[in-house]
Amino acid sequence: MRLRFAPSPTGYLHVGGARTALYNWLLARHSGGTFILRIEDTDQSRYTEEAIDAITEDLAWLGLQWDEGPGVGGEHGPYRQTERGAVYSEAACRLLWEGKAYRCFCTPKEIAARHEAEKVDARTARREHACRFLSEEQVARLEAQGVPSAIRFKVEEGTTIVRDLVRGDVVFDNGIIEDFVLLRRDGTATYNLAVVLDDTGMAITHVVRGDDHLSNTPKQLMLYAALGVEPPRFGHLSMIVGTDGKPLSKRFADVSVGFYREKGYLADAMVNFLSLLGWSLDDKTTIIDRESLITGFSLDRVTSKPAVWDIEKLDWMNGVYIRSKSDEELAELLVPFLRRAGYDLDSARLARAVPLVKERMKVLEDAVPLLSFMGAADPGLEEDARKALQTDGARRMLAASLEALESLPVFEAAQIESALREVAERLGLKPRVAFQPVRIAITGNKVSPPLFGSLALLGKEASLRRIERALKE
RNA sequence: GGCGCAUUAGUCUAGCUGGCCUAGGACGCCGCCCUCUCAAGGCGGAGAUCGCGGGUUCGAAUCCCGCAUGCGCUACCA
Repeated sequence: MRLRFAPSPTGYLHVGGARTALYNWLLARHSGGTFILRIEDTDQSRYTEEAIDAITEDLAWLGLQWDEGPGVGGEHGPYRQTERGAVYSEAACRLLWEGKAYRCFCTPKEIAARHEAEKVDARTARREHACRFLSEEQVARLEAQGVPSAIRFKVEEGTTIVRDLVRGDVVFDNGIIEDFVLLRRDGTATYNLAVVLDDTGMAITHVVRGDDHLSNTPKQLMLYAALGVEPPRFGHLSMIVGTDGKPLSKRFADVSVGFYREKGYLADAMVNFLSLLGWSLDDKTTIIDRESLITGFSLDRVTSKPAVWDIEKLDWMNGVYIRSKSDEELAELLVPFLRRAGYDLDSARLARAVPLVKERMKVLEDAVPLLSFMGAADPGLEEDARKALQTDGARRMLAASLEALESLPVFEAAQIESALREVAERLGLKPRVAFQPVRIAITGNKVSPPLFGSLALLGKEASLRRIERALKE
């Protein structure tokens, strides 16, 4: 199988695009085939170099390596539409000569007016453009006058059946399809011409893409037929929508892969989550590693229902993946986040911090507030936290703790724990009431990572200082 | 307007070659256990007349028709 992902460079990789890319990649890997990346930038006004970089970066981050395409080359290039112009105009001219297409001299304004009129009575509207019936002499004269023209495809009567791999057969009546433009008056190709030629040129065997292309597929099928080329197989994926059933928009969730990467979602979690957006391995598996995804993925189990972007489930899943990382791996992943937050961490300290926060994170970013207590500055106290330090029990506990900790020769979690438990018992305080003041003194917060480990991480000096300070409150 | 696609609990989904479904799994929620807080983990629980209305059948979430709703396409956008 040869499959492709063909994004238009709109500035970022949309999660829907990411899912499409993933499914193509999965199919390629599953079949031992080839995954191709092609940039659809026929509309030159929209394309920028940065936009392409953003997309390729995100794809690479997800681990969806392409076998052919920008950056890696391949025998079927070029892999950018703007570099394939000659292919398009050549094919369009051929269709013109063969009488399968015609020149249209209408101005866009005229066309727009006509479309407007059609809306009034769509049933009687004619799908062929008047220019289709121009005589050769008329065409020659207009051309001689230098009237610019676009090239339109002649849609013939009949029906076109799309044998869709995920939806089954979908029948279209050609009568509802307008003679569509192949080559714009400026000589550039439209999408429908370009995809067909690109997929042909790149020997694509399976086109797996978004639902929004389903209605265009009959046009492409007609083009394949006119060109005398065997069409690829098609599979159309449903859209990704928000929990309100509407297309994903910024109102409900952020739609770019980059956004999730920056918040600290893991690539593996994203891939797993994306895979389940419209596909399932079986009736109960939700955590699926890459290997199993590759072996288990098939278009048979892809649903045609719209897939909903469920951020709560993604959060949960990301937590699962974070917990499955080794401390060392997680430490490495955390470095950029902690560094960005301004924490200075040597690797030894980081190694001790990781187990403290590992099972308390949904995204890597969560580690930042969790570890804020180990910053150099002693934390400020909220009003109710300060109040909790004022009780008699709290003051006795803090004072006794200070003494006990001061005399500890080894300031590690285990030693700290037994020392503090001993103190609590001696004072007749239940653990939960005894340790809370210490926690507040150390972290400034009523909620924190495990206390004893946190103390050890903070270090003896700072710990003692903070307890002393708390006693003065 | 036309054409196309879709419609299972708060949410995501399995099932859709009809009976094994008095609808399975997951997220979330609630409760209990564990426990230095928060998490994580373990155990248990509530929650769906399978969009609505007809039909076919001994039997339908599953097949057919109609309706409703949502979305997509209907561009010299991709």
